[in-house]
Amino acid sequence: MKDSIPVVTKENGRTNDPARTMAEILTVATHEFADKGLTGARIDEIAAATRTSKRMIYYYFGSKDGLYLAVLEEAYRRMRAIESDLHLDDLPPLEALVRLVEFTYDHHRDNEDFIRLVMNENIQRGDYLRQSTSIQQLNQNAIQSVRAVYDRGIAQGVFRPGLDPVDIHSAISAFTFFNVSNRHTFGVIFQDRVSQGKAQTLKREHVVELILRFVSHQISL
Amino acid sequence: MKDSIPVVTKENGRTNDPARTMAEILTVATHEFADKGLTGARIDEIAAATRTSKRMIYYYFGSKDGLYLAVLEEAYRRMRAIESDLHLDDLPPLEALVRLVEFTYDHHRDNEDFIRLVMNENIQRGDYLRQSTSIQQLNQNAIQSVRAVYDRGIAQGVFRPGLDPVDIHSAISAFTFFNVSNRHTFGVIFQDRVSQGKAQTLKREHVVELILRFVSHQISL
DNA sequence: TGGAAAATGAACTAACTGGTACATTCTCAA
DNA sequence: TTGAGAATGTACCAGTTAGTTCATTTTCCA
Repeated sequence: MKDSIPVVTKENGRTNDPARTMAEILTVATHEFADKGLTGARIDEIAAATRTSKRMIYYYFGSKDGLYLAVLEEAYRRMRAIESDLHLDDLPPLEALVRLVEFTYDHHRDNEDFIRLVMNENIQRGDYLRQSTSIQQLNQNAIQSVRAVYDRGIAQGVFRPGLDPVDIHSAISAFTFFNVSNRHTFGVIFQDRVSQGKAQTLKREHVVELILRFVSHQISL
Repeated sequence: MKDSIPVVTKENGRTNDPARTMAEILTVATHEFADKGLTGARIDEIAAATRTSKRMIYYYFGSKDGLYLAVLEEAYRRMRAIESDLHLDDLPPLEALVRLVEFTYDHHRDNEDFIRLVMNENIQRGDYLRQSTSIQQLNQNAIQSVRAVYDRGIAQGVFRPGLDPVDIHSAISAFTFFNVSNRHTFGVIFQDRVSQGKAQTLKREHVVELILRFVSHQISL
């Protein structure tokens, strides 16, 4: 029962702390891969931004691809961990749905690294994601959350029946993801030159509105 | 007034046909960049897939970046050219909107190369798009089309007022783009292993429905 | 406490890759 | 028809980059 408190040595100050070394590599690599993509990222730069050396990256992760996969898994894991902590069951279906949309909107807006990793993974045609069975498990929960809310909404008569929870999830993802992923091209094209800062393609209320109108009953045309 | 019909020479069969050479390089480069991204694409591979040599790429486009920019401009130009040929003005506003959505959905689904180029450009933070003034002009038309339809719809009382045409355009783009861009990650996560082929995140009717409900008048909750 | 395994550092390498130097061939207008 | 400029081919290069080799230091428990 010993704590892994690193012992600083007299000479070069080196200390063996594998957990911290791995974690630091992962953190730095996450930013680097999100920033430049899999092919654009440079192992040497990742190593340089770490307190450790390139040697350690290969020691722990084997290859650039291995590191990338580890980064991807960790990013998904963190994302779903937060998401599953929303306690949507405590809210009436309508509010629960609003909360889910608002959370997703905010989360994606504030976690551009994650969005960019997923973008990059799509450029790689999902090849790495496919290798990770752990990620695929995680995401079933996301659908279950939506399904639970939707079913309650139908039972209470506030949602229209006949929709697939996957479609609702898709719709929510599409807006909130696109909003961040295509921020730059959209900004260049449609934003005036001045407020070039954070071009928001769609306001949060609009996204909420879109989703609510999609799951609601009749609309009068 | 001479046609630029290339003359085949006896010895090596070489012929000077700059237009064709440039066009061929652009075509091949478009696929390569769309496939692997800016950093992932290889000049040597592009050259190898051409009837000409790497030398010519640098002769006409100067650098890898220059070639990438040329590819990007051409892709946008083609895209908007088709789009501006829809004749939405000949249709009643509701049908016009439906047609626009359906066209966009189909076009994006069938032109994955374009989607991937835009994705990649977002990973580059729009740096290259920003260099191209020509592209920025093109896209104003897209908004004008939406605005014209929307305004007519309001005048005829079929759309609710108060929306920004850019938001409508955003909504249409978000769905139709995401539908293709995130096909792979979405497929891996939510598709059963069997029909792994073309994972469609959202059906076309659903996208149309989403947009119509967004621009319509009251919904009864 | 001693020694085996884990963890780390520094320098090195082979292959790749964007880009170029130099020479040659076509083309077309005067 | 000729010659100057445009177009093209071949071979090469220098910098980069993922990955490795070899040696050293820590750690920890039998």
